[in-house]
Amino acid sequence: MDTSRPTPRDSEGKLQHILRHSAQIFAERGFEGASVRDISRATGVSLSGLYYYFESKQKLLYLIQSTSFTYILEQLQARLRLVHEPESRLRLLVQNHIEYFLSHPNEMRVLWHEEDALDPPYSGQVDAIKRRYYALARQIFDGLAAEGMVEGLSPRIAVLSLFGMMNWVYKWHNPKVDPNAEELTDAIVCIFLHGIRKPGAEERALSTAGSPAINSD
Amino acid sequence: MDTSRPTPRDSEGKLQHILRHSAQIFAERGFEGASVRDISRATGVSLSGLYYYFESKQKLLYLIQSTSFTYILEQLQARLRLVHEPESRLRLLVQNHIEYFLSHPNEMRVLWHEEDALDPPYSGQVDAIKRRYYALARQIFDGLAAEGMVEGLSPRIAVLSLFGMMNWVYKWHNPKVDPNAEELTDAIVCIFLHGIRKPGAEERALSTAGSPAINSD
DNA sequence: AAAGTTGTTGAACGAACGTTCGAGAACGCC
DNA sequence: GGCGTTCTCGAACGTTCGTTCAACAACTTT
Repeated sequence: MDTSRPTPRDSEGKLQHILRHSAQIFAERGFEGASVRDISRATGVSLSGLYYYFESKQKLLYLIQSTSFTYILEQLQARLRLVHEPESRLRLLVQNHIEYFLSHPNEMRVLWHEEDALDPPYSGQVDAIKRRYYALARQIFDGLAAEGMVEGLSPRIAVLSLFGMMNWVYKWHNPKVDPNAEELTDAIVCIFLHGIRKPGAEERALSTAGSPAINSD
Repeated sequence: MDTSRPTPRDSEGKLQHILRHSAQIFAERGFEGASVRDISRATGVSLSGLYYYFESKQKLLYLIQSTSFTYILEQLQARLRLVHEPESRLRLLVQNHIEYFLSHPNEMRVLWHEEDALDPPYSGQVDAIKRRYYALARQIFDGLAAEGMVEGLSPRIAVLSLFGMMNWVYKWHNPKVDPNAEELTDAIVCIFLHGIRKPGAEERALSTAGSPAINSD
């Protein structure tokens, strides 16, 4: 991880360098509050030199959001291919989300805090990824709900509340005092799973799961 | 000289008018993205005329955040004086929060989305209210946890997850399709209460070990 | 009617904004 | 060495920003 100096004649690497530092600036001052001159200062690239790598400030924000979100979604899809048990799939969703959150706090903050800062046509592209991600989460939830759920609880509200717990993390998480990704994942999964389950459905879900592996003390 | 002077024309009412419309503009375009000229247009007050009511754009944001937050906190404290049962107190916290959320969506969005946009000394003043509010929520939670709670769940994480569910609402709530305050309160309280409570004796069903990729055979 | 206070305004200030452009440096290839 | 391509930059463009200020209208008090 060479955050200090990009190797010369490495345009792609320098773009990543710019994207990383831009994410930090946007995370600190907000998209509108940060100027391209701030980014020039943070990256060491001259003001006009930056425009060789992105054609506008909007495009720069789009590049950060798009690459981050695409990575999260594709990584989750890859991991889900190996797991079919509903409860484990939900845990994977939360784990994948939180892990990226804690390893890329700047990008994650830009992704969720500046989600209205993009104008068309960029906004539509990011919204499309967002919808695919939400649909996947909803699908995971439906698989879980089939095992028995608290009655009268809207699936939409439940899933959005889960996103609320996960995405709010960027507002308060302090790596010096707060738990790591695994513990945080455990806590959120714990609250959500017990929260949505029909009381008494817990043991039934375990006994019908076929494999009592996770029940062994 | 204080009481002898009669009430001025309607300066106070006009300030409220400005605060309301400013909150809408800030909610739509963000604090940095909105200009004082936008607010002039929205309120019908001339650009320079606005500065009779607030001495800077920062102060304007402070007035919006401070009055909103103070109202929420004081209203909650008043309501809590009548209720002592832990579960009802938690419900009151959520209900009070969500009710203000849905009746003042613009102010609530400015309150949570622009919480880092204030510079000292204003930021410190709002942070102080925020800490009092969080401490009150924590106190309510502790009263609840005394009745039995899932083991190994950090109170801090639990309370912040509750705030996550509540505060994320401004990102997705659409009054045309989404439930009203009461239903929304029910859903969040339901998830959170079941989520943190010690269910029966089988709370260890949720494995605290990682690597969920291998337990689905 | 004069004086004082309260509210409102258009015009302008310097600073900062996103973006552009032409010149030129650094390189791979002949 | 020449030559096109890739990359970099200082200087400047026009626009918008937050804020100020002197002047003035509206209303209250003397």
